[in-house]
Amino acid sequence: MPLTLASWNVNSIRSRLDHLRRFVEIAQPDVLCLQETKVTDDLFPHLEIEALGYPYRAVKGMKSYNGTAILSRRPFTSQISTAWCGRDDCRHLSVVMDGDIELHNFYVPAGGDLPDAEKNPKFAHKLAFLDAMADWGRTIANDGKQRILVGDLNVAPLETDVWDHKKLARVITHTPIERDRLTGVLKAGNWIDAQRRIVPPEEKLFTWWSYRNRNWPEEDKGRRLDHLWISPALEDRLASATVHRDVRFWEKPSDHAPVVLGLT
DNA sequence: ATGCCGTATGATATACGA
Repeated sequence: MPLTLASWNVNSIRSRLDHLRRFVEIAQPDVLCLQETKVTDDLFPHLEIEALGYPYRAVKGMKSYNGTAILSRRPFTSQISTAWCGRDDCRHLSVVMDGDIELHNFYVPAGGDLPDAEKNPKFAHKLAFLDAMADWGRTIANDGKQRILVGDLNVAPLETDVWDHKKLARVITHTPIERDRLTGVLKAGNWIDAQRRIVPPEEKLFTWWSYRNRNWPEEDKGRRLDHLWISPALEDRLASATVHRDVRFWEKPSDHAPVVLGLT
């Protein structure tokens, strides 16, 4: 059965309900993986999301920060949220979809401002989080299972994943150490970068544009921070991977555009 | 470009995002 799956850092789900409604009408995803919901589970807007046609929901949120959700039109089982690096800070949710596809939704730590793990604990946390993802990946790589990993991974690994590779070499999300770590996660888990199977690595591809640059569309100062990965068992079903850049133009948008994976 | 802007909070300033 074909599957359309979207991943979107909404930067507060309660501030983005209208955009969710519009996006669902356009993209009609079977599954929506959200990050930065910024809401505790008891305050999650279940009724509004149910009305969008998502009767199956896994939520893992906290006050003010982080938070993930998986919203689905099809049933799933085995809802799990892992406390990576020993912190139960709502950065991961996984479920098993019909057809036995294991789905993982991640929100990797941003890492603060200073890309120095000695001086910046947030950056150290980000690197440790990526190391933990790689360690986990090693344990499941090559087991032949159908698996999808999506989310805001907060790293732009390729030179073409940022608007200016040289200018961003010392900026968090595109430092050599982060790029190496994320590539390490990809390799350790034997993941396939679905976006880069569809869009050649030579082409620039972005999913995030800073709020702080008013001229973001003209200058296209973007980065690819949101990712769609699949296991080799799903390789033959890969049909599309798209960035809904237009959503970033809507009034009062998230700074992330939704990304959509299409499987046949 | 340590500035640009958006969201959340026991808020009218501060933390955080990346």
